[in-house]
Amino acid sequence: MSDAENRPTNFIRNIIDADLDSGKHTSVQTRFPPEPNGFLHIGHAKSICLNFGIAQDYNGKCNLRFDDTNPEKEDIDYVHAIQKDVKWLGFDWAGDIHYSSDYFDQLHGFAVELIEKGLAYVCFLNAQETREYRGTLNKPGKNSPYRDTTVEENLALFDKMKNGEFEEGICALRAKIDMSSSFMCMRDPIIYRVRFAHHHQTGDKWCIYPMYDFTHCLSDALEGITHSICTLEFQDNRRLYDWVIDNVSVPAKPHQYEFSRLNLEYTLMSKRQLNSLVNENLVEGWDDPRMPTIAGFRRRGYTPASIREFAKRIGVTKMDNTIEMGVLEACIREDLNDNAPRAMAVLQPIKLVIENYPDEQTEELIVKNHPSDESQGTRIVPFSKELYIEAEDFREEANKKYKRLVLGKAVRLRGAYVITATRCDKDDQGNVTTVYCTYNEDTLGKNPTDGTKPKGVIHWVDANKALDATIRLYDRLFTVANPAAEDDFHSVINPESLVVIEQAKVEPALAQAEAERAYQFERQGYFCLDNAIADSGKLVFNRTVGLRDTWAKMSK
RNA sequence: AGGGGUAUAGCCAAGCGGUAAGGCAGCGGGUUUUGAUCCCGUCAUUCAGAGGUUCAAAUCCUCUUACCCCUGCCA
Repeated sequence: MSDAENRPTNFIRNIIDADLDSGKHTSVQTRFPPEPNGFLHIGHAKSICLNFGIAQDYNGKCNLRFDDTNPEKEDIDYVHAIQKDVKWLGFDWAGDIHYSSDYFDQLHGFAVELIEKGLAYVCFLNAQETREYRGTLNKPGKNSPYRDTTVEENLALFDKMKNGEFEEGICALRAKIDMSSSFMCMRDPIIYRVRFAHHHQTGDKWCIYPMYDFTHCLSDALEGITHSICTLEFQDNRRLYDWVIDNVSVPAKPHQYEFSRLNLEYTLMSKRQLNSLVNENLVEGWDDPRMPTIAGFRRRGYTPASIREFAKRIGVTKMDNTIEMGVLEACIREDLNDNAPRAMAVLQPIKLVIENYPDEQTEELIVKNHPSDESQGTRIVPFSKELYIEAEDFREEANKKYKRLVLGKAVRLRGAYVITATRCDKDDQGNVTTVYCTYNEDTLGKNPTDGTKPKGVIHWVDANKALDATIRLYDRLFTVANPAAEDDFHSVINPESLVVIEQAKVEPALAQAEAERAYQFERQGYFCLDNAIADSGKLVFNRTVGLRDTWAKMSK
């Protein structure tokens, strides 16, 4: 399949195609404009893939621009984290990083231009009064008493604002548009406010900061953005976006297009709520593997390719949507099934003793790292008389549907011999502690010569050579599909979103595991070494996602 | 005195007047030294509803309904 056939198609790309065909544009320039006030989440990944993906496919450019007009909420740490996440996802921005604050001087000039045209004024209504004057959805607003101040006076007043002669909240610069507009954002929106705050880029140079609606459109114009793509809640704002562009002397006229934001089942996507999960220590941080942040998915073991594929599969439309977790899981399973080397790990070990295996004998079995991809090679797995197997892989008796080890029945040890269980030991509670079996020496790499073939295959590790490991089993953070709809999401947090298994046994080859590198623990799922403690030398594996499990489904 | 948007299967989503793509999920079967993978089959007489135009309508027109967004000196 050619690249062109492989491209996604959506309404925004249709618009771009038409713009290119009509000659409205000869090249495409997009931008990804996060505010540095938190970590990027999977919803941002959708936007990143859209904006950077368009630039790639149309031979255009995509800028990374920090929308940093509100210094009180922003932090330089987020600026760094966001860059890291964008790069990790596999994208690179055109040229230098941009900041809205790069344009503060020009923006100030545009504000002065509006004042000179009689299209902006300094208003001394306080926040409460401003709200009252604005009217409601069903009632027009009324004009501010400061609306007809002369141009000269406004120029002087705005200069005083800029020079720090007014305290915060005393006054603001407003665009003079229409207090009876059906678009609330057109009822003389505030475009500059006073904030005596230190800015992570501009320091203490400014005490007035431009508002989003004034800044974003002009930043787009200044950067030559052709298609300014944002989410649906900005649809009304587009009228103000166009008004500003039309009333100020900028050379370009960018257009805004809106698509629906991503909602994912069983998780939250609003920065405010993610922030409280972090601040209330309900998770271990922004990169907790249960978080829907890009950093969280990375630590969980998701690959950049899987997230890009996810973005492609969910599409881009204007429809409100809630994507099932299964879509994301299918993407990571597809990637990891092809690319993750196999290994064996026993999460709930019970001992298996092979009674007819020589006491001191050990073998180094050669096992394939991938069942069908020869290029992934082989590894050595030690084998001896005493092994560990999974507690749930043994039953004293079972019906025919159970395809694992049962007393008197045979089963294949993955990559090794066929064994038959003979007896078992139990502790005081009746839990099986040791299973005894015999092995068929002539079954390594082949079926028994008597024509029988064991129904099941179970995984195992050598009891003496196995490594101790901690395994963290992650599950959905919430018990309901739409936690955002709850009055209080705290009441629906999944108490079993993290289950830590301290006494797992893993095969020795896993000593070489690297952080974020995925393994398939056979018959269980995909795991990766935790990136936060990888350097400690401790083996802590995070479960990225389980294998599809039709057995669990049918045995329910 | 309200305005802006959106309705195609369980969840996404193509479609743009010529007779409903695809993915995920599901269901049935086959292969398999992972109950995985892989393979095969199946899954909308109908597009929110009702009218209308047309030889022909998910696509055009009218009305109705449902849901989302907008009254921060946040973005």
